[in-house]
Amino acid sequence: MKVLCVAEKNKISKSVSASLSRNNFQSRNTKSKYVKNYSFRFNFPQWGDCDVIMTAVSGHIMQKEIPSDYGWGKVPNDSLFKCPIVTRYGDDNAKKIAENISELAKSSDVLMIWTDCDREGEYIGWEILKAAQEGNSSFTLDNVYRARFSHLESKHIYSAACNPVRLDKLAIDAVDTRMEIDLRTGYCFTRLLTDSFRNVIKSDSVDDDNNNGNSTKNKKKNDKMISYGNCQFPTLGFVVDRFRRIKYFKEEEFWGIDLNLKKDRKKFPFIWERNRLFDRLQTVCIYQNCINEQSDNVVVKHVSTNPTTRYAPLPLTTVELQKDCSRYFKFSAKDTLQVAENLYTKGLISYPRTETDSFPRSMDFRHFITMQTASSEWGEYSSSLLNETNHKFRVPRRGKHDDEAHPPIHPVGYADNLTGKEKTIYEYVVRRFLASCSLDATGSMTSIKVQWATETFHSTGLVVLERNYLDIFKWDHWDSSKKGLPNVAVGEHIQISDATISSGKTAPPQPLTETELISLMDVNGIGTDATIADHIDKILTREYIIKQKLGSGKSSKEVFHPTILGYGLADGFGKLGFNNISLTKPFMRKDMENDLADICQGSKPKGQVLKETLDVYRDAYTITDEKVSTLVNAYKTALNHSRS
DNA sequence: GCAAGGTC
Repeated sequence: MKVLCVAEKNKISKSVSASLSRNNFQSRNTKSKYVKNYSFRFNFPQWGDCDVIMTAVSGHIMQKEIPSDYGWGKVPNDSLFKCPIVTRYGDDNAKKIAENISELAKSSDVLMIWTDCDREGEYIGWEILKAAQEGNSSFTLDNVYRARFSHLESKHIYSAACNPVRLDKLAIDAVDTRMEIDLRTGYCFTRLLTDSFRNVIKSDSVDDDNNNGNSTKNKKKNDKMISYGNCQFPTLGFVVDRFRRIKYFKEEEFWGIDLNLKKDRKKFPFIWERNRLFDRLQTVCIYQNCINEQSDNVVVKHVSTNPTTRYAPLPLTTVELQKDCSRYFKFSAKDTLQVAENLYTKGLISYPRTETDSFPRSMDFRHFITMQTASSEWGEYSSSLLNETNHKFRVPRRGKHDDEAHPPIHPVGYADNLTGKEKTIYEYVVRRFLASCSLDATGSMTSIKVQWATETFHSTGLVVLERNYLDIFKWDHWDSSKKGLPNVAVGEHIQISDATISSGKTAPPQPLTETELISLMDVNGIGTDATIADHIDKILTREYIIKQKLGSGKSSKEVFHPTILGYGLADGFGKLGFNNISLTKPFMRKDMENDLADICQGSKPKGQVLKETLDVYRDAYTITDEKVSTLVNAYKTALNHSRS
């Protein structure tokens, strides 16, 4: 029997080949530079000793497209809601990969799909089946095998090979639905917006004066692209929302009581339990009452000291990596992913696109920690984790997310010759990994409550007892309180040093940081770990948002503001009066995700979801088209406001 | 010229 195995990427096909063949496999180049064919023998329980060829694709092979008959300007925009959709090869390389599969399929008796165990992986499996059918029409959904695996440990891979299932047609339907909705709505709204803003906004990069816009060719070239995407717009919405909260923020004055106590010739500040009141008179009355009743001392009501813990970090996911690299190093999410990919291809870290925050049970932590003992910076710490007598090592905590395809990001090789961003991110991944293998930090928290007439005040103080992971994860700060607490007992009277009424004003929120934006997208299901950075980058290049440095020195950070165009678009879409929907909020995407889950469950057919969803977008399109002047005017208003 | 999702 001849068995053809196909993985989602070469890396996996090589690793699976090595596991199944016990490192006894031959490798051949293909026409695609990303893919190799590996051959070996394997004894499958259902077919006996087989000749196996294992190859891979490189992500999706095919791409959905609007047919050229429905090109820009050739048809009414809304015909894109019902026009046929064609699929073609993503690029030349994808075609070579598909041909490699068709060719191999000709002489194969069995086809086994080894794509990632997620929705997209199921769909890529379907694309692989289609390519195989070109060469061997006997392969169908009913006889193709699908290996289910969630990591690359040999035993697990062996078991996956021996217990294959079928491709999940429902998951394939779900992905197909998402693709169709994104394509139709994206193209349709993009054409409308770009055409509507044609004479209102000019691209910066062209010489407008020399071009009167008569030539279609020049028109295209000079147009500013105003793209719409089901992820782009909610992303823009997050930035605009924060901007609005700042813009319309009304500051309020508040009052409080500052109390300083005196003991052993030292002063200790205490915090009012009511924190602050927005009523000056009430604050003054309370203050006067305290002074009158008990003018020079307070009574200690409560003293407690409790152990407290600061948890070592969870195993690292893509989104966490991007958030921390933005926060600590000011790297954009896109740069971070790019650099992490370089480190991955150099064999230094594991696959950098993962949602999983718990390591496989069989993970050999010692192996990966041992590698790091060579470092002059963290080698000593790594050795101390390995030292059995001091019990510094612990199996990392387990998070609740599992993409069932990749383990958390961790170092898999050692290097000390890296420079620039690669050095920084590698060090981060290593320290984070070592930290997750370290004990939690411990401390003791003392809390004192005192009573001054009717009012209660408190103060807390932290003493860090064991730093543990903090020693290696240097970006996390948890320090003993500098001020300390007075040494007091319950019932004791303490002298008041001074008590004053303070006042302040509420402050507006800060503009959105990239860390916050990534979090918002992540929790709202806008994009995936692999695409969140792309969506942010896209609306930056479309000039819907800009990045700005806020503050100076060590505390400076980079934040996002909407541009006039971005604000105008979000504001304009808000004024169109859709029926209970918003294109700049994440809810439509969430609804669609729920529908896709229903398709996977079999509780809603693909056709129904497509129709219902596209109907909603089509209504929105019709309204946008009718009131497009409202949209343009919102932009003009924003422009005028910015000039005045 | 236009989306989002894979991967290099």
